[in-house]
Amino acid sequence: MTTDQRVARGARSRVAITRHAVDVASVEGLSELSIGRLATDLAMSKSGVATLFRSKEQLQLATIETARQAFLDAVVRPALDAPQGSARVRALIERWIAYAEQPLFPGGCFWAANLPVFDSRPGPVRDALQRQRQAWLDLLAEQIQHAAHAGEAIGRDADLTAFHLDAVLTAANTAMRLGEPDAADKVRRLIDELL
Amino acid sequence: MTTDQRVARGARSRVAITRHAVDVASVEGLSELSIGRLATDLAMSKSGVATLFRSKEQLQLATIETARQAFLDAVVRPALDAPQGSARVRALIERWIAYAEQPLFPGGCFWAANLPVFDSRPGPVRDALQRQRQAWLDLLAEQIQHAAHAGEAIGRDADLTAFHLDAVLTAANTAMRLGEPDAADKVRRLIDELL
DNA sequence: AAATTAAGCGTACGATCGTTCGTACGTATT
DNA sequence: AATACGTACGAACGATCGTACGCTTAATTT
Repeated sequence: MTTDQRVARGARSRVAITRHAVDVASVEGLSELSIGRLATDLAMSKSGVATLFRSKEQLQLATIETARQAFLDAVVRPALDAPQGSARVRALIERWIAYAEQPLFPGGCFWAANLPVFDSRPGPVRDALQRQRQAWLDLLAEQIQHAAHAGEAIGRDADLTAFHLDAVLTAANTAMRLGEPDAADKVRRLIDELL
Repeated sequence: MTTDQRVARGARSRVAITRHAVDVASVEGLSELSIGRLATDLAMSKSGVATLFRSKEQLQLATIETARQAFLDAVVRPALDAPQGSARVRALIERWIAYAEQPLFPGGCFWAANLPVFDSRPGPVRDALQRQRQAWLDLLAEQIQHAAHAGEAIGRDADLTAFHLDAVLTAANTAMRLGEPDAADKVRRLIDELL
């Protein structure tokens, strides 16, 4: 642990920048993020922002990491209070629906907004987004597996069920983005069927 | 119907441009489409391309229309050979999976790639993409309704089932894009469960 | 035959992009 | 006290963006 006040100040600036960058990227996308735009929004100099991240790609990766932490805080961590197995699966899903319904990010789900943009574009950004997706699917599958072990059968194949749940949640996010009023209804009914 | 050779030539050029634009947009997105890039790729002048579409937004809308036609030709029209009801639902889905598996567009599903980018961005482009999504969902729901009418029960609520199917298909497209080898397997197993 | 229309090109415009300099100022290290 | 390091800035770089204007060429209309 370093206590260097210079790097501490830099770290604070990086946090402020990526926090705002997450909001921008959830609406306009990671690839449309611009250093100049962030600098203007935060009343900083363009070169100041550029120096702190060395390159746009590093800024994108830092933004992804900030979004990941916010997602963990809002969706995953609270659900860890629920006991393993089907209860935790339900808690995770409820949290996820709330995360999309009262959007944590102004553009809705950060991953739903950005993964489709990069899924055909190899590189570190795509890799980071894919890792996050896989971690989420693994988390779901792990808890489904626990449920199966405890006799609370909610799906024969844990991976497949996780994929299934994620598909429905992601589609619900899109529907909400498009202003379909019954999107929350639909996802809840489908999830109830699935579990 | 006009037979003016000048406008016919323009129409041909527009077709050539939007055909390429669809490919580019399926990989890099509609918002990253650039007039200069298309002109270079097609050995035309930038101003020539610009003149034919008057504005970038018009180019985007024309690109969407071209993608829509290609989608109809590849997915919808062939499935109309199947009798109405569950058979046509299955045909539509099979065609859709093929459309994603041996991609009609190099970036995979055009809609899956572009809708998330515009779903938080009001405007004509978002509206056009949303219309296409709704038409696809309506098409599915209509056939599911027919199936229900004929006693081939595949879902109590046609709209909800259409939403459900589309969610799984879209997720499969993303998984394929990310190179997950068992994505086609997964979607087929899930669809079989659902129908 | 003259005027109009559309495609298409060349050029230029202002704006924004990511990146790279040199510099200034404060902190940490030696 | 001298040196090195990190933040932050202003300025400038070449590139690309969308758009607009003027022009030529060819087809159509009057």
